[in-house]
Amino acid sequence: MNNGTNSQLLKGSLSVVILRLLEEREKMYGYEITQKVKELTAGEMAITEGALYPALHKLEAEGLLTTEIQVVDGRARKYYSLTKDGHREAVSRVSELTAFLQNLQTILNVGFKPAL
Amino acid sequence: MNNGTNSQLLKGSLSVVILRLLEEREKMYGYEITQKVKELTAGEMAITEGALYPALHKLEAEGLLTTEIQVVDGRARKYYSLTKDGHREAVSRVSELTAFLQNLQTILNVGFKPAL
DNA sequence: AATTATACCTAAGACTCGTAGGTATATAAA
DNA sequence: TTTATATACCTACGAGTCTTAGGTATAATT
Repeated sequence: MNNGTNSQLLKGSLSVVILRLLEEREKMYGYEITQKVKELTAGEMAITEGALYPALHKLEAEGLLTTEIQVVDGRARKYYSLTKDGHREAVSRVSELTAFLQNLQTILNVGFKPAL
Repeated sequence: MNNGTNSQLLKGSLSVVILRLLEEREKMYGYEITQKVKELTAGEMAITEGALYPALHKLEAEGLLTTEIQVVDGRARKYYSLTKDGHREAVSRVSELTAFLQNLQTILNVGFKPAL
């Protein structure tokens, strides 16, 4: 995951992003995921393929994703879908990450007094 | 940084947390930082010392922090403060991280329709 | 006397990620 | 026609960050 200038930020969130997107879309292929992230963040965030594909392979090896290859317009696409375990993990990891982000926000807002 | 069950989450935020806390407190020592994070997150988040001290040393080596040793109650404390560069970096990195978190939230909220 | 809290530190390994490559097809531009 | 861009997959290497698991030492508590 790449956020413009600072590229070494927030390791560990990529797999959660993948699982979260697949909760909404039934099945997606790698390239589609990269485009979806760009679209959602107005080009501010980009997933590199060197990170994405190993992450997808790992999730598949862990039994959270299954694959299915389709040829569209002469090009092979490898579609990924959540397994049952993948669904469970998606819910679990998203709520974990959300809790973490809230704690992080709390720390970043130290000393900030909101208007009443 | 440790978030209970999931310990391998969001690498890269520790240095920003350190810089942010030091923006508010003038000077802090390592142990104090670990306690402050626990306090702010109601015990949900804990910084491990094996991550904290190397991170502090690196920030010092980068010229963002300076140190000052004081003995209190027979125990030596190593106080860290922001340098001028440290202040600049704190502002810069906090806004970077905030932008990143917003993008991450957007992705996690895919498909979520807020009530109008 | 033993444990807990305070306070610092490091080494080894795990893990994630970016960079930089590689392969191949389809479409668009030059 | 040739070149570039978009699509679509992949891996190896190295950089960086973290956890685990130790170590040292003093003060306070049990």
